[in-house]
Amino acid sequence: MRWSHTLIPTLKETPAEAEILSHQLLLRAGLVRKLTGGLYTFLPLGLRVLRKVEQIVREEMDRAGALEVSMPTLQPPEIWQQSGRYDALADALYKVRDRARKEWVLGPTHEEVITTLAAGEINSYRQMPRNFYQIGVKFRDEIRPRFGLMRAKEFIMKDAYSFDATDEGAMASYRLMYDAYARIFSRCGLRAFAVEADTGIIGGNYSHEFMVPAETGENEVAYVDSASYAANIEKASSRGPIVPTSKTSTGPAPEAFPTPGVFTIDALAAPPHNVPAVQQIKTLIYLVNGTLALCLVRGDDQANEAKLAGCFGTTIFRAATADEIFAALGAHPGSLGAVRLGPSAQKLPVYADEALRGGAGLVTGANEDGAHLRHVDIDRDIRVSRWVDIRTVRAGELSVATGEPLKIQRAIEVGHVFKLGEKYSQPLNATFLAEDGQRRPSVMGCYGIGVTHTMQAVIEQSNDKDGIRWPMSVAPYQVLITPLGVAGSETMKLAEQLYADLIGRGIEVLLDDRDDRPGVKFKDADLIGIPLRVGIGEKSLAKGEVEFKPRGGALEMLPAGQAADLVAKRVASELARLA
RNA sequence: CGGAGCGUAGCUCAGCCUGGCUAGAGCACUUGCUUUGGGAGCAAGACGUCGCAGGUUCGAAUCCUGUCGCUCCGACCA
Repeated sequence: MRWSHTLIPTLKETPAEAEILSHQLLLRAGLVRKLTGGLYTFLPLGLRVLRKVEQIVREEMDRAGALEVSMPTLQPPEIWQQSGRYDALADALYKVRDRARKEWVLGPTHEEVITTLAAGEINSYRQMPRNFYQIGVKFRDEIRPRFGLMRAKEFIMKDAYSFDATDEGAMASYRLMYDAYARIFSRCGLRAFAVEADTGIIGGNYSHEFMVPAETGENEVAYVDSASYAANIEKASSRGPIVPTSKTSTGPAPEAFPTPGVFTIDALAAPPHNVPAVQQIKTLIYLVNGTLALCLVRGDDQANEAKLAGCFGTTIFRAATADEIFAALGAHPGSLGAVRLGPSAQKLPVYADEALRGGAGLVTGANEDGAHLRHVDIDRDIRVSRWVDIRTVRAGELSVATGEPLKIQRAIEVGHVFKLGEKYSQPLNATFLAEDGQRRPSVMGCYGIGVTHTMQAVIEQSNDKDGIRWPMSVAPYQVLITPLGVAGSETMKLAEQLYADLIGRGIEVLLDDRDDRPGVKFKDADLIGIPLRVGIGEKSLAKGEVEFKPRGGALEMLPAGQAADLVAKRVASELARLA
């Protein structure tokens, strides 16, 4: 491709809207342009990268035996009601109406559609295992689109769904995808690793996320150095907080003391009260299925919403409002506690975090604004319905399995594999006749890769101060030729010849035939990050040489006559390295 | 949705507080000349409903009200 014939609108200045580096580079290198918040047009260069990522995904899915299909984007809401996710996902679903005022949803994912297909077409254990995948646009009504392609209203995803006759089969299908994912990200030049994950709204009981370490990532991952444990912070557990909970009783019964104006853990920890956060009980009230639930964590701990969902058995819950809380407990947030609950709160469930087990001599709200209770011994004073793990782990805590200290790192999620079991096959009647003559729901798995996500993650991980450094496997072009001369010059003639020569060898070449100054061409070359660049200038050409400059590497001189050969070989070896 | 901020040329921004004269700069764009190894120089030029709608005023980019949009922090996610 000739630069002068395509559209590569590079930007010298950083657009104000782009917060993180990969988003800035996406815009500056002329890969995408924003239509409006969360919606992007892929320009020629960006589309080429996208297609390459897609192709790698496709090859590895095919290699793993998955079958490519294409499902409708527009879906009937009925199947969502049938699976029970219409309400669970309600806020994230784009809904549209047709001329008859009938409602449709724009698919954020396709479990319901594929399961409906399987219900009709897969009727025997002999037809399994099967794994169907597609690569296409998904819609999600994000509360706040941001970070370019990372959190968009519309994004491209590869989604796959496996159907098995047995649980063992489903595990094998899962493993196959897990391994395929590792290959996909490695081929994209990404350093990605798998972590145990929460299953959230998708459901199921076993799940891994593929993470790309990055400070700008939206996820936090807890891991140990031996790599024997890694989990999303939403899922991670430990042997407990570093500072143990006090278990020494300080009094025969809880005693109220005045704390006017104190409504936070920090305020109670400060003078004049000086109650350390580790000695406090934090009382959180959630509204779950129309009733309130009390959740207790230690004062210095953070409740973990994903774990709470597991505890409640539903993802549909929210923090109760101050009014709802006052009506039930007679006090406002900041003065709440689970000791001596009033009549209207007696029957509410109390979930207490394991870190509080056996705690004594603690302090909590008195359910009276401006007062707290001290000498609280949990076993004696609080009716705990259930002990649960609902706290967020912190760095330095010890791994449950190996006792190593946990480290925490931010990361970008690029893929997610789930073992679903019968969550969808059951309600959507995707049953089959087993070998033993029994009719059973098939055992499913689902597997997603954020393709646009992956593209941006590559940029986030592969760049320097001058711009992007594409891995050869996903680079928009493999080679950039930079002649430093105007049209009609010797350098331009040689550039044209090399261009034709490389194309003849099947290399993807971009020729910077613009009538621009060298500085402009060099800056743009670094910015768009084509892995290999051939520079043709008059000085070197006089010696019969051309410049060979890998992006981010050292400059070499090549005999002009052998340039095409050597460059083609280098492309091949780089590709082989990422195969 | 809660909190904060911003809407002035394609982009980055100044001007607003303290209302006033033809609304500015840099980059990008057009034309010409010069220049040609790391984002050139000179000259000429084009580009603005100052987000939108009301209001105050002799007079509004500037003050007030409303509204829309965007960005950031929080909750959500591939």
